[in-house]
Amino acid sequence: MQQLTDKRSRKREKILRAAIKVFARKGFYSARIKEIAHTAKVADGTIYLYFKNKDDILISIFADRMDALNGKMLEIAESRVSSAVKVRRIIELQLGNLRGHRDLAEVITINLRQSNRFLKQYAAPRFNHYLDIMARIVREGQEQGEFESAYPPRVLACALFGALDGLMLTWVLGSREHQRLMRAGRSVSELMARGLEPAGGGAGAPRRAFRREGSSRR
Amino acid sequence: MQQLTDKRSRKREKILRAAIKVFARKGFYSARIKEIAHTAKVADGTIYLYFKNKDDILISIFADRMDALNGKMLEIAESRVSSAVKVRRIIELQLGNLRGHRDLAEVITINLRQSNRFLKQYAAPRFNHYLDIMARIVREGQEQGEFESAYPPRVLACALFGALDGLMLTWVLGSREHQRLMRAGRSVSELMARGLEPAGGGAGAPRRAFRREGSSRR
Amino acid sequence: MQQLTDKRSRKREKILRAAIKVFARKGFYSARIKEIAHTAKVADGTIYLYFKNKDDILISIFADRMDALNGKMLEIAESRVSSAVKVRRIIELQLGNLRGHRDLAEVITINLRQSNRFLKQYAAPRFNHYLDIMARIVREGQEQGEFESAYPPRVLACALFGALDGLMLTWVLGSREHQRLMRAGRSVSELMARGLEPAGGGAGAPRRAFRREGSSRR
Amino acid sequence: MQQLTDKRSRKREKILRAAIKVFARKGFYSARIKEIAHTAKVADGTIYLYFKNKDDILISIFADRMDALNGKMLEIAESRVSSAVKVRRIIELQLGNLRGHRDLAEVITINLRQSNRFLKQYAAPRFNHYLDIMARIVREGQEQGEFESAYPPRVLACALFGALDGLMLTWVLGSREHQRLMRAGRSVSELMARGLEPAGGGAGAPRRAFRREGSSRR
DNA sequence: TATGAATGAGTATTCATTCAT
DNA sequence: CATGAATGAATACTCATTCAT
Repeated sequence: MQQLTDKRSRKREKILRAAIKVFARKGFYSARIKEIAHTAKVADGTIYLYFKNKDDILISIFADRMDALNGKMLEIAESRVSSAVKVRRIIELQLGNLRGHRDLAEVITINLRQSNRFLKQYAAPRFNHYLDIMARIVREGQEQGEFESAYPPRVLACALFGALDGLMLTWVLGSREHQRLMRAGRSVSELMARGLEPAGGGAGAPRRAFRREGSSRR
Repeated sequence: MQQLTDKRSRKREKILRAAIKVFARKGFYSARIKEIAHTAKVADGTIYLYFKNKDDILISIFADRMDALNGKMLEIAESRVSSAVKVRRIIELQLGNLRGHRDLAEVITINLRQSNRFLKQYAAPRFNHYLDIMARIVREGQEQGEFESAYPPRVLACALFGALDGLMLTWVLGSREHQRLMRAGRSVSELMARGLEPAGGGAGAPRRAFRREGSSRR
Repeated sequence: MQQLTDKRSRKREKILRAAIKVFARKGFYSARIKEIAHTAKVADGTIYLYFKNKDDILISIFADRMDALNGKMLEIAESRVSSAVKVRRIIELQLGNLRGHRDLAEVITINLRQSNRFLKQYAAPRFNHYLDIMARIVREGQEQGEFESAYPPRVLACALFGALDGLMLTWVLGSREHQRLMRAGRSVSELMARGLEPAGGGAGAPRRAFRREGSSRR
Repeated sequence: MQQLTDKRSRKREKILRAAIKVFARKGFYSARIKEIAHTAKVADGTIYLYFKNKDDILISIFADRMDALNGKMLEIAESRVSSAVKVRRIIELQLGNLRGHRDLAEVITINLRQSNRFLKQYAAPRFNHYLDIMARIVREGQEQGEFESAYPPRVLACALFGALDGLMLTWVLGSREHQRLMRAGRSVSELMARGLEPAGGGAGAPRRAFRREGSSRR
């Protein structure tokens, strides 16, 4: 029984991987079930034993990835490090996840927006959850005096999400190596860290733009 | 003759406006030419007197808007104000442009990514031009010692583009008033301004997060 | 008034000539009114001042030509020469008419069959008239003992029409000079003349395959 | 596997037969895929599992028939009978083939010429093959002294093709029984036989217009 | 479960024709 | 008479989905 489930699960994965590949190459609407099936080495009809319909495939890709991402983000949010480090780790998490997965990055940054209905109906809730976690980190940083409190946490969450998305988009459109993406992420980390520092804070406060990981602010 | 051109031009605009409305409501692929024509109060066939095909409509929306945006950005880039002010003005420009144009915002943030082919073939060049202008502003700020020079200009350009795009996206997905978007923009302006300040700057340097417009840094 | 009519008539001709050219190049169904109008150097709408619709243009080409042909055939039929000569002249008439008019030949042999409805409704009557004249010549030849009377005249008419059409078709499909078509016509004339000779006729009857023009058989 | 192929083949035939019926009734351009599908009792889309497009259906009808016809003509050409008998048999073959197939005759004589592109691109080669076989029979007849050698073989081939086509066309346009077509064919056979006899041949040569089948000329 | 042949709903686009100028 | 912009009906073809095997 468990074995059967494993088998199912493995075939499901195979189809999802094929779909990511085809979606990345063709876009959601131009992708053909036939091609996904062929890429996954299954028959057309088999796909419908694992997914309700074509939309469901895209939704599943998004949901699977987003759940995993949100789970890891939650771990970071609840870890015992400074808020600045949390922000930095989140950036590293998101960009690092894409190492060797340009196809996935393309699906995430481009294809996910291909169906308005899909975006509003399925993606919005998980996207909100994502923003919530990010905003919570910011808010906690502010409450602990680590971040300037003048910024609305949710606005920063949106902006940070967007900044990372922008980095990913240009990475996908160009053909650069993944390392550059990570370096870009570090620049953004630093920019955020500095920008978030409390204004007019204690004159003596250290102003290193980039604190060493683990050095909690207090 | 000029009158004829005006007439053509006005009808073209009418169709574009209708298309923006329908694209925003349905998404590019689910939008029907029939509905665009109906919304524009012209016959289906008339659309093809003004546009090569459905793709061409989306391309035209993007091109028209992007050319206008890049034009204004260039003006800002070449104006005689501090780089920080330039950044702030650009943010205001982009978000301000959308007042009363939520449909357009939706098309820009969502629909524009609906055709991979379209994105890579038509959008990429103009998008690059946009990034070039932005990166140039950053670079000049760095050269004049106004901005921390450790950041790669183009990375910042991508991140800023993305941050604004993220703000627009959440504004579009929610249904908030335009004013909130502008306020969010000001937060991002401030964050950028602070984040961009030269690190380890003179201890006595004023640290107002947001300098008054026109006050050149030196 | 007459002048006006002449002007009309001339423009009508111009359109017809343009249509023949375009039909020959594209075929009836693939020919575009726009292209005919452009070729004739008139506006699209103008065509509809001279012809009821696209079908009417093809019909007019056929009718004009067929009426002229039938008129000349009638002249030949009623001329005072031997029936064999009449047959020969008719062959020369039909093939000779095409000198410098390959486009017309193409329209006649190919395009005329492009609309079943057209063929049955409009062409059939005139085609029958054509066959009538031809059959009449054969019948008269038989009554005067010049032709073998065992052949049904109408069958011969159909066959002769077809034979000439076959010659025209291959001439059109290939790209040979018009002279070859005329020579081919002479071969067919001779074949017909011989084939039509009365069987077992008077032993002393001259058996020249090709009698000199004007030499009436009796 | 063989069974699958048979099934495919049978369905293909069903569609072709339906197409012949519909083409004959409406003409190629006015025929609707929907009607062909309905007549063949399959779904619209099914047609595209067997044929590339609408053109391909017409091409297949022509190719199938023409290949069969050319095959049988080759048999006749290589059979050991007199050339005159070969000619007669070919005439009988072509007209006899149409017994019970008026629709096919209509498609062959009329619809086949409906697409210039089709005619020149696909039909011309097979048509030439047809003419080659016919011309070869004539030439061999001439070389054996059975036929008058003054006629260019290919011209006769074209003319004979045309004559038969003319017979078929009038048969299709009228609504006569097939027997009349066969009788007409015999008249043409006889005409050809006589017309082809060597001119001024040996005085004593028998001049029966129509030799009994099998009686080789020498 | 898996298959892949069959289905048929759905749509961008064309183009003959009209008619306001 | 002439124009050519506007019309909108009409259709081949695609492809997600189903279902008999």
